[in-house]
Amino acid sequence: MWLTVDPRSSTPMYQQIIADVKERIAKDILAPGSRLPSIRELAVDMTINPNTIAKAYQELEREGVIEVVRGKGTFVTEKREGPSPAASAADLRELLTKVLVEAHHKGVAFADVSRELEDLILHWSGSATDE
Amino acid sequence: MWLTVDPRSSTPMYQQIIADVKERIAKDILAPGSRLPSIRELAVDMTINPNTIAKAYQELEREGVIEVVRGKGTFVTEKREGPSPAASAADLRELLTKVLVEAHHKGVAFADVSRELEDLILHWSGSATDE
DNA sequence: CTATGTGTATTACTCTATATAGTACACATA
DNA sequence: TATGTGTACTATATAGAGTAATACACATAG
Repeated sequence: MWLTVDPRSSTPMYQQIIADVKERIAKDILAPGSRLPSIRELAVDMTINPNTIAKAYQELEREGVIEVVRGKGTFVTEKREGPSPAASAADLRELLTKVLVEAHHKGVAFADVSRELEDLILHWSGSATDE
Repeated sequence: MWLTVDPRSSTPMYQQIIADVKERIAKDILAPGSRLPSIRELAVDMTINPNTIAKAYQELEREGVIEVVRGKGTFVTEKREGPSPAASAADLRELLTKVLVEAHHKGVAFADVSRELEDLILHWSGSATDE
């Protein structure tokens, strides 16, 4: 199965699809320019409604992650331009703050979070040097 | 105003309250043992329904973040026991993965994420050595 | 005991988001 | 022309969020 999703999760299925595709692209499992399964294909494969896939694809296109060619299919965007660097920094900071808050309430030392991040980066997409 | 929330956000208000309280505790702005505003107090202050506050407080108690004493009020839990360290590690890894995926699609280098995290830890709760 | 202030519980209602279902359209290409 | 793309639209069902109003159980200051 190309993609799986948990229908009983609290996070909507279309958002799970979005997150999954973005993660594969970030890990270079989905290379830029490569083609994604068609909406109907995926719908049959995942046994969910085509509209749900369409919603995910539309959001991904809106974010510039994929590109759509009418009548042909959807493809991973070749070249990306980063949004405003300032906005990126703010968003990143917000995400990392959430991580530290969660770590605190789980009793995980901040140093361990730092170590974990380093480790993740090191083994990203099977020891590939991303970014 | 003790707490503010965005009613038009896609994340529910009661979840915003939860996140805010947890962040303040993690940053030691809310010390263990200190009292939180009463449900009705906060409801008037924030001009939202008491049920919404109650829902947030109940979830925070379920997580062991705060403690409730009937007829007296709600207080920040004094001593915490970390959950299973294994589960914590897995959750942390998942959160950090999300961060890296977001960073990738924003065109932020992983090294910068690492630096940003170090910086956040360093200035956590106004240069206090947490954890 | 009484009054007041805690959190809790319950019921009813509205609104929005999610997901499904079915149909129709526009474009590309073999 | 037939088939496979994504898109658009309407209708329906379900779940979650939020409000509203009321009642209950407990603690404590008068």
